[in-house]
Amino acid sequence: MTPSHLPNLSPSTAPTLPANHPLLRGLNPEQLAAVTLPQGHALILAGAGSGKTRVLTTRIAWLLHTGQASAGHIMAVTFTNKAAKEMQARLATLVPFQLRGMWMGTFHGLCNRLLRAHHQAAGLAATFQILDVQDQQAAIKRLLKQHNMDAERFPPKQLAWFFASCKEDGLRPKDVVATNPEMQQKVALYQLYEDQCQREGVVDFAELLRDHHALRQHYQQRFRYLLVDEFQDTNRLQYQWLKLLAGESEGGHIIGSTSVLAVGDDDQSIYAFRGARVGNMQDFLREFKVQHHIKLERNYRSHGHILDCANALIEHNSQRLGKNLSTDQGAGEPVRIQQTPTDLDEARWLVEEVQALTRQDGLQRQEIAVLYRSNAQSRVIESRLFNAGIPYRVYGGMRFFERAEVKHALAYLRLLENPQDDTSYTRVVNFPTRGIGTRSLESLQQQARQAGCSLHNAASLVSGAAGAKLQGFNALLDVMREAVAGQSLGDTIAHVLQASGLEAHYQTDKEGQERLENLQELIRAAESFVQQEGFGKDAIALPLDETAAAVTTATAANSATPAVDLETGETLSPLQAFLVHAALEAGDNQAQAGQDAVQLMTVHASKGLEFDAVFIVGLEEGLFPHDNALSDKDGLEEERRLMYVAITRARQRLYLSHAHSRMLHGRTSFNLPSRFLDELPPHCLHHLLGTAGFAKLERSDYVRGGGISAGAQSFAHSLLEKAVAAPAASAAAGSGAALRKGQQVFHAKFGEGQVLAVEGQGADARAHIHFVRHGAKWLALAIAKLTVVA
DNA sequence: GGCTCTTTCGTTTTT
DNA sequence: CGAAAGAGCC
Repeated sequence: MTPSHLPNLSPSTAPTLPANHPLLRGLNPEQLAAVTLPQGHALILAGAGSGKTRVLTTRIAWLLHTGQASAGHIMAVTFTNKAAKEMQARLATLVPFQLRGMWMGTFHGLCNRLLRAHHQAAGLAATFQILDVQDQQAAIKRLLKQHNMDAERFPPKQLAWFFASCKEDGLRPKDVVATNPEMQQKVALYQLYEDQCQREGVVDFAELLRDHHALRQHYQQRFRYLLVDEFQDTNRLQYQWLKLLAGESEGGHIIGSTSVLAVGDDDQSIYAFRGARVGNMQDFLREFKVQHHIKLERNYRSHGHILDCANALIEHNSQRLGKNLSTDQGAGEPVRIQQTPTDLDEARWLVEEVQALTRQDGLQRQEIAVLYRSNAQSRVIESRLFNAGIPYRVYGGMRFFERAEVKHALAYLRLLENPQDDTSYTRVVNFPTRGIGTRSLESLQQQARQAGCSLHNAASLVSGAAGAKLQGFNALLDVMREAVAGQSLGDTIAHVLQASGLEAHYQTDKEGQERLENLQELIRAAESFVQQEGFGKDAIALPLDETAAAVTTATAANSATPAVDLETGETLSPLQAFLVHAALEAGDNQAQAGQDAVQLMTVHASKGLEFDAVFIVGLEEGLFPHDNALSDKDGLEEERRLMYVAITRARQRLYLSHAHSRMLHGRTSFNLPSRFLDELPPHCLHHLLGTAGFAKLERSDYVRGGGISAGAQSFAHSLLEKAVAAPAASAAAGSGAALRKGQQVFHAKFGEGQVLAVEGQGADARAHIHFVRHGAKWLALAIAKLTVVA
């Protein structure tokens, strides 16, 4: 059982630490069990806020502390660079040893490392570059054009998806069985695409993960402990990749000596739409004959009412491994529910509540999050926040390395490394413009296709003025390459920006200022990348273990090039390494935005984060759950998990809101409150406005499946109008009792405000009103002249 | 080659 | 409604 090459560990040495060892202190029994698991495969079902990252990092530290493993035996896989960095940072606080031999990173990052080291075995160019989604799309478009295929009939997006799913199933073009003519054409395109990638020395994301036979033999025994975070988000290919690393599969079972620790939460699986397969968890249990199955259900994040809501909601899902979160923090405040006539009112209310939270409850703005189902919802909220002068930060959108100007710069850099990269070539051959128009490019592509070579090499085949210009561009690249030889990466980029004309182009561009700043930021990013990676000074080659050393000898035989140092990618130049970095790490979408800002993001983007106060807005049928998910049960259950994720982001306060009408796709739509609201336990909830502030639409007012009928629409309109008018009328009659909490009022001196509370009767009646400009004030209703606005 | 008008489309997204 | 991409015009 004990593998022979386990270092210096006799079976009699029980791998333990005293229970009061600092490393283990403060762990609850389940966490402790997970951290100190013996060898063998394990599944940790880790609920939201249950200390998952702590368990993972402590587990690694424990393995090292007890001498069961050295850093080189451990691989830890995450989904995002952010998660990998966080784990690395936390581990560094737990372990005094050098961790350089440990493999910790994203699936793609680790695959990249493997493929760099064994590019020959994998049949890849030595300095292959990675295509991002944009590049891939562009490459496919180019391919279609080159072969006179109709882009209408074969949408590049769909083709990309087709190629990826083939790769996911381990199918090369020759393996795909085409039963109809259309399929035959798609397969032919798949082959052409592969040829094109091969010729250009590029690799797409799916290719990065492909089952490369060469790796199978060499790597399955190197890693003795394999830890996987967010296991519920793995797709088929990633799961296969894990199986490959874990060891031989015999009779459907994994028999290697590697121990796989998978940590995940099926209730937080929200990425089915991009290929994630929760079923991998069940498959893992079966195929790996998992002996250890631990649930972490103690939640250290949220107050009781919030957790009760989360638990009750997710109970409505049928396909679950089963889990119930609990806390000893007490029930806390009720979950507040707000309904408003329109999306605009929702935003207005939200802004006032945010102001109250920061001014009265002393919450920090960055501890307040606004979560929505779709990005389009942020617009209204942003504009209200902006008008109120509240700083906010929107997550999502364009990322740094995706920006056009940055991609242009990178394209030049890639061409310095590899002129055969047609994607990059096409991107910048005429940017900034050099008089190389569509016609010139078409004839270049024609020549390249006939000669079966790259665009770069076909330039000399094009005749006339066009050919001269193309060769001029090639010469420009050559001159740049020569000029930057021996220069630092930062200087290289600076030179390229200047020599390519990019800098001059953006200097004259009217909106070029921001772009110029991004290009400067690119230089800075490159410089700090070089420093962090420690090229030159810190790149000590690591002793590879026997297995890896064997691989090295095998693949690098008869080659003058030394093996790639797996830890630093040593044979890559700083520029090459930076280009890989740019491809694998999209970068933050917003450079250091103000810290003191309300956080706006989609529910998806909020996964893994937590906040003191959370607003989940737009809880309406058709929006959340989204229309497109309503048709099938799986879709609806994923929406529910999404809601579950959203709820469990909140520590102390949770607000749920829905609007009766909302501007969507340029027209007003009327929506029922989300069914998810009905699935929450009433005793945890507090309805802020009740039904008094405005009319409530009944479910019967709506037509199922098709939104709202015309008749019901006008009915809804009249209800809403009445609702807005009614309270104002009663207030005008001078009755203070008509004031209700949550109402919008207007005061001649203080302006707009919202009623926070009403106290007393008759002449003694007072109201606590929060004014937008003057803050909260107590006013005697007999004296103050207030008008109810809504 | 670049600008403007028109059309189309509209969940969620990391690498 | 508003962004983005494509078509068409100068």
